[in-house]
Amino acid sequence: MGNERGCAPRPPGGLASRLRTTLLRTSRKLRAEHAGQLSEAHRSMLGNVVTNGPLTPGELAAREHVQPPSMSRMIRTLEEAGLLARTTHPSDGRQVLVTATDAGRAYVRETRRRRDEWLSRRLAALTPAERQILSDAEEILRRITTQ
Amino acid sequence: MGNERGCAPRPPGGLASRLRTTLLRTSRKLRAEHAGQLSEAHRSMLGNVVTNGPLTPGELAAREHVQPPSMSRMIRTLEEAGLLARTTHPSDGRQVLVTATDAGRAYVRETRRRRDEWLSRRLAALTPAERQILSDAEEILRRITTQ
DNA sequence: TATTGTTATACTCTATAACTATA
DNA sequence: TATAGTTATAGAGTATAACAATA
Repeated sequence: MGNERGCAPRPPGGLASRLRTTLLRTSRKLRAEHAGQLSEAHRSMLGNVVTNGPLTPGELAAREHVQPPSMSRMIRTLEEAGLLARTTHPSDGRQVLVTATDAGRAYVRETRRRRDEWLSRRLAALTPAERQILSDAEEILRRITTQ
Repeated sequence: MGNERGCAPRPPGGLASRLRTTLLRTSRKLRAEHAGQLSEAHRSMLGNVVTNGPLTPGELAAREHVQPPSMSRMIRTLEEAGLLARTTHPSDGRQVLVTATDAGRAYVRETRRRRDEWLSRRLAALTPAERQILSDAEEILRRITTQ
């Protein structure tokens, strides 16, 4: 049913089981490609700030599923590294707005570039038909994980 | 090129960039589905022992990319939890063999079952053609991450 | 008084260095 | 003397509880 090639034998189990194993392995390899020595938690948080604009520590903590004190600490670490900046909210003095600096944006860009490069090298070795399959699969996976 | 549907708009960027984002998001959701309160590092290590049979602490440390002392600690934790057992190597008294207990195997089975269930529920809502695309994509991804 | 964020403190995880036991 | 593993110790990271400032 769709596979008569040689190479690595298809592992036992249904589609869900095969997908689980392969998706987790792929993401593990992808995550290993990064710039600098920030932990994955810091990288993820910084990427969130870069992508979703100025955010309060509370919003960030909720999005990253950590407690506010942990987020406070992460923000301070990245602020000391020159990747984030803090400003007080214009209308509500209790709140704080966290913004990425130029260096922070560059860091995120570089990490994404490296990961894309890792993938691109592998995609380049595929046939156009295989790339089309991955493109279609990406849309399906995006749909079922965001709906 | 292959997509005229509505729903979530295709994000900007090439295939590598879209794949990176979607694969990382999918794996994040998948990882969130698990049994019990073991950390991902402990779960991964336990799965390794269950799948790849009795292993020495040194081999395990290498496979999981942690240092031997860290592995010693993880083994002790899982041994105290009744999920792993230690026996001395039959011929070399310096070495130790780590084996999964019945409870350890059950734990791994349950985690895999939950993750598969999470995926299966979503796969069930797809058309046969879409499932075939994911099946083909899985084989391609498996090939490029294990070759 | 309620809300936002930070500081104080403790626990877990992982690393390097030092140690024990066996080959 | 070399190797496999563990214990000692230190440094991140994250949590809960207590605190400070603003609405």
